Amino acid sequence: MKRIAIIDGYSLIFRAYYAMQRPMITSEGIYTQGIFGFLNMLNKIQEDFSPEYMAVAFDMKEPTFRHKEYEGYKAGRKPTPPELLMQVPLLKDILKAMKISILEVPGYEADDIIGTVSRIAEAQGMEPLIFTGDKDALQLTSDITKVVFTKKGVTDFDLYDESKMQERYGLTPAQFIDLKGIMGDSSDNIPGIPGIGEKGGIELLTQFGSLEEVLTHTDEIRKPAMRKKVEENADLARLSKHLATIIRDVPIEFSLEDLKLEEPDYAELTSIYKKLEFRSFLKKLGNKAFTTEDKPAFSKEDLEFKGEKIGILNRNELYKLYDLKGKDVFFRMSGTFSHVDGMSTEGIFFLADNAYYVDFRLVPMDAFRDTLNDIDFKIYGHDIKDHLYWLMKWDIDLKEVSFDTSIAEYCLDVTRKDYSFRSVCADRLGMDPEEMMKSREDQMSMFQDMRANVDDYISEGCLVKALRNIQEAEIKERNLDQVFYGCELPLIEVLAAMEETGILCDRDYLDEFGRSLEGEINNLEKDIYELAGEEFNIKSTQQLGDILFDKLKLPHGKKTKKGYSTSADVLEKVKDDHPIVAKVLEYRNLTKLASTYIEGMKPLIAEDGRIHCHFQQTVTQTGRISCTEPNLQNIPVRQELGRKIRKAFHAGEGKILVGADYSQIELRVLAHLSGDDALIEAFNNNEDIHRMTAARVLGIPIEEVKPIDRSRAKAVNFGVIYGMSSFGLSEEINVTRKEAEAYIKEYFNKHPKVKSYMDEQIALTKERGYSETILGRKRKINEISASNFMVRQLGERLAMNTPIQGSAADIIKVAMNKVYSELRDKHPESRLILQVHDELIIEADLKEIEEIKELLTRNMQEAMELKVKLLVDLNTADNWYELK
DNA sequence: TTAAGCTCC
DNA sequence: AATCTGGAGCTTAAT
Repeated sequence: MKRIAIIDGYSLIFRAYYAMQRPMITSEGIYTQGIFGFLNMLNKIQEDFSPEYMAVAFDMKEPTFRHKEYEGYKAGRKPTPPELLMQVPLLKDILKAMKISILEVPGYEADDIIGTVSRIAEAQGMEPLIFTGDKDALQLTSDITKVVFTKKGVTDFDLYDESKMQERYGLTPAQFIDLKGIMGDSSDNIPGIPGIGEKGGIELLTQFGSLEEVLTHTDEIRKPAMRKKVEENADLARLSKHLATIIRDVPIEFSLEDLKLEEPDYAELTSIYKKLEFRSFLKKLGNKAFTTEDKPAFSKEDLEFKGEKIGILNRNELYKLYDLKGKDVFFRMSGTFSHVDGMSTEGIFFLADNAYYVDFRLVPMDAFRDTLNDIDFKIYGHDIKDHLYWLMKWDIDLKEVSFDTSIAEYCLDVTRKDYSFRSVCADRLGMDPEEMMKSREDQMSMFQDMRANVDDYISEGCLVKALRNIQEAEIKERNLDQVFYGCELPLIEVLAAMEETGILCDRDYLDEFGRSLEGEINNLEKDIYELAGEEFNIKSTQQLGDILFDKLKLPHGKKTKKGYSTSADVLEKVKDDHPIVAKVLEYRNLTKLASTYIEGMKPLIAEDGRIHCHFQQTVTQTGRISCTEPNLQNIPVRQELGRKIRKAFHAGEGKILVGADYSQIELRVLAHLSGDDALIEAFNNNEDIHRMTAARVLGIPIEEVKPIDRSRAKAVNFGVIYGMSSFGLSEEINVTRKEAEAYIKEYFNKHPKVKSYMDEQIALTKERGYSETILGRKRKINEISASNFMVRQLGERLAMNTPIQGSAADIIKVAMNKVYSELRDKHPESRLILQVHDELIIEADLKEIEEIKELLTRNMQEAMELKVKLLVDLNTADNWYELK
């Protein structure tokens, strides 16, 4: 039976408002606690009852018909606080964005609307669930229609149907109206019969069945006092019953199908949530907005573990692990991990047919290693890279990774903000793993053995297995096999190994470099104070803006939200107007180096003298890898001084750095994807692509291309990749907007297939809702169908850029997999250590240098077969600075 | 926590 | 009529 949730809007927001402990208010001063609580209730309703249909009823402001009939009605209610009332229009906006119908009928109470809708829904074979805090609604129950009350707090429910009412009050729903007519209701200002309360009312109704029967047989009322009260107030009782009766035939026009729940307008919801500062809801949205595909059926029985729990307590029992042989095993390490400080290990959990836990307080590492190395099995888990990292650190042979639910989720939806186990479970399974574990906490005494932990890990393993089942099906269905199994899954081990190897970093060099900057920074600081005529915090953009543009009256460019922009491009323009500007730029330059690249780097050098950064595989929207703690993908290179940072990164004893970077990979990808003849020819003839572009666009022989022409053409080539406008290009290459426009037009004239490719990408993305790379990696682009012009234009740029940047990312990832396997198999002393988007760096054994150079070049160039050759530039050096 | 600024590809 | 180059991470100031 289809469920319809019918909600009393005011009643719930009222309850929500008072259930919240503390007032909630945004930085703009908007009160939100009622809305917040309401949304929590709404979530809970969806979770607990999963209704297919939903409507929220509100009363309108005008007095109801009943007000006219009985003036005192409602007068007895406490006035609603204005800060709650103000929240109602906002709540309605949210409901609209959620595509939940709002029902309002002038002159009728929400109760009446609810009564009407529930009557119609029940007549049409639905199961109405009425959510309210108002006990009056009990009269609407039947054996089908249920009334659900909110209990203490906002997320507990109390469900009534006809039989539960009978049980609780001994009354039928109809009698409930009569009871209210007799006993009255002060909060609704229904008078009732003075002197008779709930007990007396129930007594009367049990005897006579209905109010009407009571009134026609008053002589049969046994207690004289009660008889007197009833006889004297018969009319009042009739009126009271009338007032208490919910109208079930409100003139309201709607079709039940209109109440069916649809996909919300996520863009709108997001903007409202942002305004209301609902971070948690925003987070939830991030997850849900992009998984519109139907979720495969999932039964909670799948989570039941039927094997044997085996906690391994001592080394003599390690043999039991041989049961894992040949199996696909859920794998989970526990402990705290740090790439800098090492780790404190607790143990490792395995789940196949049975569950095993090895506790390192009881089992020596050597024994464990010997055993594990002797057993062949595959492993899977959620976010397994760190586990591989530590296995490598302990010299344990790696197992093949058969699945990773974190990486799988990334392939299925790169737009997610959060790939944590908890978040993915919530989204895919509708379960909170932490809740599952918490529920056991009660039964667990404080210092129990690790059996309790084992139970937690079993739950986790079952959840991961359930996730995997769902994801496997979807990966297949959406043609993501190549990108997941072919590219990302093997890459996990590659990245773990790169992290584990790390790169040597010379702390003394950084110290020395830092000291050399210190003096200069102090001098600049003094000079700037002097030129400004006062001391201030140069690092504060606000203070700096005031000094430069108010005090020194320099011409200011664009503004930011809070004052003037002091960005480098603005300062660059006024550099000649005042000597302070150049000093500020230089000050920024030096302090950036000192804080980010020197001071920031030093604490991340581990005990082995190496930096073990983290390569993140589930961050970027395009498929690129990201790098943190530290980010070694943005070490300075353009400016000579900054570039010197790279001298700190060097090869070890007997080793040498071998680096290779793809030449123009994104433009080559564009040539391949668009099939543009001029581009393809240029690349296959090893021409200078920017010179060629200049020659073609300007219509001059290639020999006549001047450096300025080339550099402009270069900007155009990049502009094409990014979807740059004539405005942006004119800014970039310092020409008028008209000239830039002409340049772009001519570029597309000379490269018609690039133009048609871009148009096609926009159309295709609009049609499918996502953009795709060579390997079939998909990125959902909702912006492309946004109603906001600016957002939609962004969507179009994303549609053009994503296949290019993403395919380039695909290519280098494939290359990394190949390079890694070949190194591992043939040259274990040489290790891949860094990836910088189009560049790979190996720390190679000096003795193998020639083989490594060949291997690296070959695997990168042959990573994929495109319509154009892939070329790499190769270099070797002792340190990163010289690797150019 | 966010915005502004800088670094990289 | 608008708008104005894609993808990241880290540090600082300011709230």
